Amino acid sequence: MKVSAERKAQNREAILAVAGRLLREKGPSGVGVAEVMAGAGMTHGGFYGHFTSREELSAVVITQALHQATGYVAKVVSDFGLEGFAQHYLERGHLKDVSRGCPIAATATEIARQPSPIRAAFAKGLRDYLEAGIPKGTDRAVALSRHCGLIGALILARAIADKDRALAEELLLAAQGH
Amino acid sequence: MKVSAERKAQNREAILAVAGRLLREKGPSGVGVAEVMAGAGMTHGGFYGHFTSREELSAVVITQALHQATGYVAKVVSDFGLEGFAQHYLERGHLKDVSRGCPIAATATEIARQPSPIRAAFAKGLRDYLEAGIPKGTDRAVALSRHCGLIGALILARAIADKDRALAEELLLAAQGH
DNA sequence: TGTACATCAGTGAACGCGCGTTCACTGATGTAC
DNA sequence: TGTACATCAGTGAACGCGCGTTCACTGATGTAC
Repeated sequence: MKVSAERKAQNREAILAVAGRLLREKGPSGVGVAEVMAGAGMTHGGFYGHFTSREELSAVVITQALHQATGYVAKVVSDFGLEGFAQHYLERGHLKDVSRGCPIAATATEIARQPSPIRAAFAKGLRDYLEAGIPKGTDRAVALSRHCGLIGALILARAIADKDRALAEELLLAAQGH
Repeated sequence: MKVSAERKAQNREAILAVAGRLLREKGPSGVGVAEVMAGAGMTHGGFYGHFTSREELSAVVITQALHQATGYVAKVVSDFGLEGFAQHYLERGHLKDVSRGCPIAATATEIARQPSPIRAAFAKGLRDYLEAGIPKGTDRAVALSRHCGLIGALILARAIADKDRALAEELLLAAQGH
């Protein structure tokens, strides 16, 4: 059952959308062919008409996710400055909404264990993200350190959110303020 | 081939030592029964004489790893203060020596996806670590935020270390200084 | 515009592989006498 | 101290399961005439 070229392009977008969600929820190794295809409304065999391998999909979806994040940080930093971004980034909603949240905080410790193309995609995406997150006129090292603190706080708060909520909130507040 | 009680205890320690290394190198889901047992010089079947499941081992080894880290942070912070600790923590050697380094920076984004006992072990261990990392007389929120920044910087630097070394070093330096 | 046919996107069974776990077995330990 | 035997730590084959990938097939698409 061949589908139209337009429909094929929609299917590819659906695959990437599901993969983007799974990447954030389950990490790079949680982006499974069968689950992605089922989520996009197809069966697993058709996957290889869109991508040559699971690894290729992972690299593409990481690039896409970090590109989205870069657009987000650029806009918020330009509108509200770095401290305004810190408030947005560490909002309580971001703690919970992993599936649409920051892909860096969702995947960072797993990246070093992924195959080389995935590490390359992440490194390029992270550089773009950080460059976009340095406001004009702000000291570069200060801004970079600030982003490390924000990402670190979100990662740690998420890790303990359902076991030590008090500490999780304390970390978010502390990193918002300093 | 039964072994002596003393030897059995040594075997358990060997299992935990190998598991601690694998936890840091490959993350919680990289601590595999067969690989742990092979590393400890045994075959996989004997594993269940020491632990009831892979999950139990993971929880035990996370508790142990975070306990070691807590001892480390307590000592360095008490000897050299929080800024002295920052220099130690973000030394270039720590970037490379994942297998004996900070278990928080090695595993944090994966913890939220682990079974409940593992999340509980991590939450307890992280709280102990952070409490031990607040020097007397230092503002609690400032110290917590500082640890988020250190851990975040190490995580990000490791993720990109072999693809964008310059940015990795820049992140370590930035987080050391601010 | 209509028809015949080549193309090819997606289906679903099948494959090899690694994983956690189970279990009958082995043979050294360590206890009872 | 020495002997007989119950205990049990570790062995290795086997299991079910989920995974990424392959492939013969289906049938709608879209092109050639």
